[in-house]
Amino acid sequence: MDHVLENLKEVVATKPTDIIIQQVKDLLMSGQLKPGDKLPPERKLSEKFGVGRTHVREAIRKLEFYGILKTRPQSGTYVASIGISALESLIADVLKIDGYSFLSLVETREVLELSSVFHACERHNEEDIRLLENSLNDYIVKAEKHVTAVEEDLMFHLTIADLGKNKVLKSMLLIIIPDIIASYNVFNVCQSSTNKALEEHRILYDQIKKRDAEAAVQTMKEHLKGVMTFARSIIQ
Amino acid sequence: MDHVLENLKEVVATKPTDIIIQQVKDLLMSGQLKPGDKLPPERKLSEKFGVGRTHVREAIRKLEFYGILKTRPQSGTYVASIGISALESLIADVLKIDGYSFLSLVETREVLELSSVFHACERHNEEDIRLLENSLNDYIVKAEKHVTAVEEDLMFHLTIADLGKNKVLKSMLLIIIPDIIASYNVFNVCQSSTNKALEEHRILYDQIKKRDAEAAVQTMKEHLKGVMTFARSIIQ
DNA sequence: AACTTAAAATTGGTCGACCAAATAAATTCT
DNA sequence: AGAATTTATTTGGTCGACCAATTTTAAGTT
Repeated sequence: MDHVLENLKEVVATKPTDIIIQQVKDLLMSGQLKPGDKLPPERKLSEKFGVGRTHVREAIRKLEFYGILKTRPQSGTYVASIGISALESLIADVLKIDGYSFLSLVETREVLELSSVFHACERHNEEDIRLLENSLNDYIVKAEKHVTAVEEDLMFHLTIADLGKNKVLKSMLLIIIPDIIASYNVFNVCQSSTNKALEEHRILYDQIKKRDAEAAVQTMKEHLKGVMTFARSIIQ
Repeated sequence: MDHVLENLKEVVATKPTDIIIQQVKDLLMSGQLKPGDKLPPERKLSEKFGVGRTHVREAIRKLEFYGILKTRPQSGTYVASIGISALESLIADVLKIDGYSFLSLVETREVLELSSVFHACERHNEEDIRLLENSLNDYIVKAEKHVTAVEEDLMFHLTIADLGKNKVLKSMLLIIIPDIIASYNVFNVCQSSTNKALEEHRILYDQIKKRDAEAAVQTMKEHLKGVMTFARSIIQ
């Protein structure tokens, strides 16, 4: 196995919360903790790990978000009933999550947006179209002033996600969009071709309205092409 | 019993953290808070909202996860430099996030897995293939015992995501997989066709090894087809 | 002995107080 | 006066103590 890598990660885990998560993982690996088990009380854990309850609670929250633990008030915290090896791997990955590459972000965004616009074509209603139109107009007004309209751009795309009626897809977009914006600023990915983008938004609106899913997906692909090729060109 | 008390309890019932998030949103809407601004200190917020600092901190953490806020130790918490309207919409969505439908989860999983396996074909190396082979063998051993091998199944898919070298895609899968497993249990989606699934895993392994991306994507689509049609059949 | 009820202990939830780092203000020195 | 240094204050980080719901144990009743 990759013991070397494991030790390396252990050194990296310098934040108290991550240390606790590592310890919980150790409890699982040593067999002291099994899927479905009740976790020791927060007090015991904080005592055993020599740290305040705050950090224990934060670690539990983080693992709860990834579905690894489940807390029942005034009762206890329980390990998910998934296989032990899967659990260990899941926790290992939670610890590694940090510093996404720009390419990873943009690739994921493309996948989510393509699916999003596809479902939008199939599932929107009349009210939705009005919302999308408003969103488009907001963007047009701002863009025609030659002001960078990143937020209106973003809003238009999120509105499309709304039309897709898939909350998970939208949540995922919500999670990565701030990171993408941050990367945009770092790499200075300016809206060089605002006119083109504006036109593409208009086309997207029409195609979604006509429920032409295939065409809309293609337009979206083209719309994101610039950023994609730029992301691929960066050495990371 | 006492109806008045019950009603009072119900009105107050919403989670304190979400109330804080709502209040922060109000601060933005009223213009008291603008993008890039420094948030009032946690103490002031807890005092103003009539609640302990714990809840304020938890709310900030949640908004931080979605990239809406950014905390600098011993300095302050700052609002992201995104457009005000986008920010408001983002927060509104964070509050809405709850109770994903099974269809949404499976749809998203399909999209992520298809992209994942595609990149796996393009980016894997010899070491990766060995890991995938181990993962496949673990699954085969368990599956041939006619035991439900959900965790090994899951691990195989996560290994494919590893080969894809896209941390964001993998993180997204990590986030939704526990929810999917939970839904599997609720709807009793058993591995009825284990033999078929086993064979598909073998085929996937071969196609990834051969770097036949197109075929692998198709196999993965077929592999997830059963769950997809089942998900679509559920009225929610 | 079996069931019901009441008291005690356990446990996650919440809060206010203290800590150390970062910042702002005051002081000192040139 | 201006810059450097020191002091004071602000601020997020951390911790231990208390709260209320839950669970466990004990006591009481039939």
